[in-house]
Amino acid sequence: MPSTMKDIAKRTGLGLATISKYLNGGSVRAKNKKLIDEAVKELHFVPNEFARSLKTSQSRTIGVVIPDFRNAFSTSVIATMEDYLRKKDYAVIVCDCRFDPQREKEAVSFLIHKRVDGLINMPTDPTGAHLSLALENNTPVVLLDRMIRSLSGQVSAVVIDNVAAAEEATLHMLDAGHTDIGLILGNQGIYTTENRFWGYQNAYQQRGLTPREELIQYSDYTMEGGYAAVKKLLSLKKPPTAMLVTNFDMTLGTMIALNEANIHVPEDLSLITFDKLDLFGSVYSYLTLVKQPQEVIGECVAKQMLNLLTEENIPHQVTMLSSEFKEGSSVRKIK
Amino acid sequence: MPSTMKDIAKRTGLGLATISKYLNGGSVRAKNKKLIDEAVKELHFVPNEFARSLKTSQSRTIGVVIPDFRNAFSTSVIATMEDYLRKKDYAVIVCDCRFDPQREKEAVSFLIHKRVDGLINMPTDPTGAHLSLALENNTPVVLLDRMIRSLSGQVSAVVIDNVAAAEEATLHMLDAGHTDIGLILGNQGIYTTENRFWGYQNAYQQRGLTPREELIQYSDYTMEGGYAAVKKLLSLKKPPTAMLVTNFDMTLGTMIALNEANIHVPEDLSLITFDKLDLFGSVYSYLTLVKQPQEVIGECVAKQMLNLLTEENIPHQVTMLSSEFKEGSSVRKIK
DNA sequence: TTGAAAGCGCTAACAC
DNA sequence: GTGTTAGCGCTTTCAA
Repeated sequence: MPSTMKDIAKRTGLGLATISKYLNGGSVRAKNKKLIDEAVKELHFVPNEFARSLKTSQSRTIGVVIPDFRNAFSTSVIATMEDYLRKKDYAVIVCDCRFDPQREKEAVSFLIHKRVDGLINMPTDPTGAHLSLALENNTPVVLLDRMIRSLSGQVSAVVIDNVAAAEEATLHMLDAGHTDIGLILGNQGIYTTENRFWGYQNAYQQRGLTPREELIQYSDYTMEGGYAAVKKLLSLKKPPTAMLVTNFDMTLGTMIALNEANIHVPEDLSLITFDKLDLFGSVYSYLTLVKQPQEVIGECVAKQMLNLLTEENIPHQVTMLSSEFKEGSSVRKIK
Repeated sequence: MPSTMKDIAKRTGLGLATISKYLNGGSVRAKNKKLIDEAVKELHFVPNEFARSLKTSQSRTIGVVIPDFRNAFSTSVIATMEDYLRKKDYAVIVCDCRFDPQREKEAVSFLIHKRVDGLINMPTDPTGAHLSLALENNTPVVLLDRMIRSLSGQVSAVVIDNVAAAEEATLHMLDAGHTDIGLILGNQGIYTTENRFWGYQNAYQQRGLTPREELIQYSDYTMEGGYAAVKKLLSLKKPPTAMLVTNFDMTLGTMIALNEANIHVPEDLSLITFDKLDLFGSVYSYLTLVKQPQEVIGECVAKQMLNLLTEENIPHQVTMLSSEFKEGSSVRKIK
């Protein structure tokens, strides 16, 4: 069984308070410093987090609730976040709610009962109802990727400027002469979906055009969903000459569907995608794309959480990051 | 601030012990049962996990250390595991060590200091040195996907029969007339890599053949790595007529490489892959593949951990699950 | 079945 | 700078 501060006290002849103070960064006589350090080493002393937590009411643990573990964007952001928080000695408990609002609410409840210090959430339920327990409980919440407007002022959020991102991409294709641009979106009602849709609409409007309704495909941000949406677009009587695919997983599905249909980019079809990930650096390097800064997002979320946790009176804020438009050669100029 | 058992005691006039006992499943008089239930509801009482943990020395938290968050196999297994454990009221802290043994060791240390009740690990360091702290500490360890032989008897493990899986797949291609079968493996030295390699060798041996050395490509289980390995195989003076790709991420890379090279399956090349995932059901449905039961693995790991945690004297064991060989139409009979 | 009381290991207020 | 001490909120003897 592990040793306690009492053991250290006995061994060094010092009082508990002195030891506790030193271990928490207080100053003690050099002589005692040495004494304690030695004892800690010899006894393999490790402070008992349970006792510390009981006393301070802090778990040094952050809860994270995401829609799905099997999504490249989420895991990429989480990887950075976890890294950052662990360096600050915070543990991260991740719960996956499988896109189910009911499960999402349960996950929040579970985490609050586990007494996490803060909650990071990529929300599935766009109403934010699942967060009420956290809010009542004064547990700080930072939303990830998706803002919930009705919770403005009560939670922080880190998002990208989705309207601008989709608008720029769409304009780029319109200006290359494409007027039939297929749009593959995520689930309807979701923050990013709506904003990317508006960006697309804005672009058309700016050029005095209107997109045909059938070009707009709502899907579900999965590889398989992307695959199906592309199939649908290709089967239209008048299929699009260009496509905007709004996340990475759906992009993979897209590439497979195009491959199967023997359609070449950009000769047969122009393409702009979202979210190319670093783990895929050398492949599809010709794609024109909207690059979301996952690493920056992850770090930004982690930092905001730490601020809320450690500083006094930090106001809640929505941080809007820009995505980067990276031109490749997957858009062909026509006419 | 949340209410405590003391508040309940005051409100009901009962003693702390009675309340504690009832809340932990003990029996009390029906009258008092009601009284307590009411008070719990009205006061929104939730037991303080910190105090409970301090008293019981259990965190009801399991630590998980994996090589990488961005890997379809790991996240798929974790999703199932997390689900199962959360149902049993265990939280899961996942740490990603980025394939780095040093980081892996730090992660283990972090989790032990957080006093997790058990450790689940898909090991990066094949020597198992990173686990010494957990073992000294008597924290039960369940290995995932990869056994560490030197730790036999000290840890449990859930793996699949990789030799059989690779052997069956290779025999299938040999018997279809292919003698030049490219093999795309993970990192050298890794349990699954070695076993899959042996399975491939066994198959050749059984047919009285020997594979050319250049056909065996060690890669890294990433999409990009798979892409590069395929490119290499295709550039051989005498390229293979068939390939065995030993995980899902590398399979994606493979499909992209083949697509770029305009190589069709199975007309130009026969192919067997590992790990098709459910999230990808309708795509590549023609692939002949080795299906690893991620869900079963995840549940099996979780169950073994719970057994170790709650039963007396459970011996450590290695559970070897079978993979399923699913014949599609991606292998062409030749000669 | 119930309640009083001890104590898990730490932190922090207070007095020295 | 240091030591004494009183809890944090629970579980668990033990006696009633």
